[in-house]
Amino acid sequence: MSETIPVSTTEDALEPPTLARRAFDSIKSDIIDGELAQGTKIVESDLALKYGISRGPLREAIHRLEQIKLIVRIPHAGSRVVTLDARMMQDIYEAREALEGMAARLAARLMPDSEIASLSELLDQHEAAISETEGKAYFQREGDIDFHYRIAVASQNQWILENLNGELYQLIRMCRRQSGQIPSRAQTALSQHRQIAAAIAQRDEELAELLMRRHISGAWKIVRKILEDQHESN
Amino acid sequence: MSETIPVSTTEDALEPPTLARRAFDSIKSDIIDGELAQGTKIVESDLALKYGISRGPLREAIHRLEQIKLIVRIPHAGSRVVTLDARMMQDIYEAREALEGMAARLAARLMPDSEIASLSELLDQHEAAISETEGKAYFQREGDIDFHYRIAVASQNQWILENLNGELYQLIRMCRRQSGQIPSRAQTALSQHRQIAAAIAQRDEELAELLMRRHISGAWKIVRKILEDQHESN
DNA sequence: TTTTAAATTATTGTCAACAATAATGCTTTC
DNA sequence: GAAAGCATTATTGTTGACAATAATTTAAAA
Repeated sequence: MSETIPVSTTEDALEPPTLARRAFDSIKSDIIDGELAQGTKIVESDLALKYGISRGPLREAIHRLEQIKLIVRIPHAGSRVVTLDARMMQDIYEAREALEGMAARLAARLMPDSEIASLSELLDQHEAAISETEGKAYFQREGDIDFHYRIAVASQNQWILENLNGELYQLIRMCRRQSGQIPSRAQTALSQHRQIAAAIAQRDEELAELLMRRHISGAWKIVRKILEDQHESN
Repeated sequence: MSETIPVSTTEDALEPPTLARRAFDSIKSDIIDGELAQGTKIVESDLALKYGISRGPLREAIHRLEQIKLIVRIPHAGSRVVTLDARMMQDIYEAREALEGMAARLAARLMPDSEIASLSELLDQHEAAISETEGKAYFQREGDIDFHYRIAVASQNQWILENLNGELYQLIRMCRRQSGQIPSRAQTALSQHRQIAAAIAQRDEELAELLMRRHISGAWKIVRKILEDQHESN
């Protein structure tokens, strides 16, 4: 069976649904899904019209998108949808390696036993999902983020959690979607996740951090290869 | 002599001096210096009046301050100047340890020889400044940030640089100013800086990261003690 | 032709008024 | 005297118009 896996992990859905907030969410999805293509010029009045609101709240939405780096403002040349190049993705994976490594260390120190058990169950679900052949690629990918999200929460470090969840994961999601990556690594990733969970269960901070960092730098090597291949074919 | 040390490191001063930008800078200083006390309620119309601008640009400034965590927005209760508690500072130092550790590693890999030489000169200046007795406490502290800033730049990682410089350092500055910390550690810090610079010069990534992490977690232990003592005396 | 300058247009920055909403204090009822 | 509901007030959210500025086009001169 496996029904549906408790996928994704949308952040603060509790905020009041102000116009600015809704515009922010909509535009964010549009960018991540590629409906607003990379490098597209952003014109406030056009977008305001498109979303049926005035420029005030739309402006606020744009500024927030700029903060999470989905939109880039070039001082005297207006703003554009971000263009994900290899350089930027490398920066992101390096930052992620540092922060998630630390998160894994803290999780090994602080995660309650009950949560560790629950984490293990999550991995069982992922295993079940993987054996149910392909087509589920999407869910497997989101499942991956679920795992990492739990570690970030367990770190009990608000700053790390917010930055991973609010910014880095978004950009990684966007990169995955738009480069149509096939999760051939699902099996490998799962077993690495298991190792990490085991290190946390043993309260081995050092090992948990080490394994997480390897896991992420390994992922970056794959992503880099895909990006390079794409670039050559142009 | 030592004249004045090339202190601080203000970021993107190149942005056009729009009203929102100026308000952002002013309020930021006011918060960091404590002129706007921690926990102060922020009322848009009041502040707009105070700075002689309308609510539009002021709103933008507030949102940006919220992003760098100098202002906290409690959904249905208005926004307030952040209150630095031990929990938050711990989060910041943990994140900083992870990111600056990574930055030191990357710097050891990527920093040009000429920059390494220049870094060494900077430390000479700091040494000279330290021997010129007290009163210079302020400059010594800012000098500390200069060193860390250079490492962040040398990492060639934009994300890490922006987050350290734009957010984490600001909060640390604020914490220092307002808790009136005495830089008794100047000598210790300097020699740790020297060790780190040496590791970078030898291109020893592993050691550079390790030393940087120790340096920062050591700093946190001191700061934590100060914060705890202050809390007890209330 | 190429370059420069002027004028036009497109776009962002700013404002003041209005609307909606949440917090506060008051009255009324039990 | 306490609690609940209502009205008032304070504050934020939203809007459309206006101002300032940067990009673009057009025309003139070399």
